[in-house]
Amino acid sequence: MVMDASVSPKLDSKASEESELRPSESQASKRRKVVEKTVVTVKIGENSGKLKNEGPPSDLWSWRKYGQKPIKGSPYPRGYYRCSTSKGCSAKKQVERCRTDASMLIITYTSSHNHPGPDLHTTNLMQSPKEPQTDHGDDQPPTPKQQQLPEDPQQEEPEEVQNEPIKTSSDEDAIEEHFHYLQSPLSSPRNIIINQEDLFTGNLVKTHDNLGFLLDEEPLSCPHITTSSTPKSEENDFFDELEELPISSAFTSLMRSKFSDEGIPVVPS
DNA sequence: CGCTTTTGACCAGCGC
DNA sequence: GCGCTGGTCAAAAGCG
Repeated sequence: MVMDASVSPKLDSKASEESELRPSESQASKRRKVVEKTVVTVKIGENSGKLKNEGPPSDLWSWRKYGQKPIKGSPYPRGYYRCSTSKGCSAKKQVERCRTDASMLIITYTSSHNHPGPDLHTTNLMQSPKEPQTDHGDDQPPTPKQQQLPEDPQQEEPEEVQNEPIKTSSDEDAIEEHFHYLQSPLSSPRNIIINQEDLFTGNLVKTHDNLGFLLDEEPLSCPHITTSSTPKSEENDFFDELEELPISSAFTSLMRSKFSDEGIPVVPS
């Protein structure tokens, strides 16, 4: 009895939503994995673990869990979160625990927020002219910042191939763990590892002063996790889109410094 | 009372 | 063509 009823509306709803959400690429119906994805690896400590399963401070926004599924090849399930700060916000987040290091959280951000941070000042929230206009479920252009993806026809293809290794259940644990990216450039209780090499290439310009500390733009998924030992060449020479790079110059400086110093993972197999 | 979290089912894409 | 995996939604339960 509920079958038909629930199925009908669901399909409709979902179909329309997807189509409208990203008419630019979603309807491509070829592969929705090419959508902008920000992969952030967070090293959680004991204190962090007890506090929360994940690190909300990573994003000042509120996230609502809308699903959880066990990932094949990973002993830990993956949680799917959605931005609850704004109903029209299509920002999503996937939290997954590293298969090799349970203390490592792999947070994958999808889409971007189209509303100011909730903690801006708690004074002028509705003041923003672009806050309430939240689309009615049509396009995502509410974001003034152009996130138009030029033509990146060669960057994601080769990557996603290796993204999912063919060895589904053969050597999941066989992979080496070369995750020593950084320790703690800051005095943060937890270590946030950002998988990006071009971060400091030339985009440390504070174009916006929004919120979003450790936001990192990665063209593709996280090859480091599956193929950590891979020398991962500079496959990300393009910036699919700048989300919010509010990071102060200091922070960026620090980051680049860290990278420069630590030299990123880059395991010269 | 409202919101968040939890679990199950369904669908879409991809591989074989 | 079938099977598998990943992703999302929906309904119910729990908590503040």
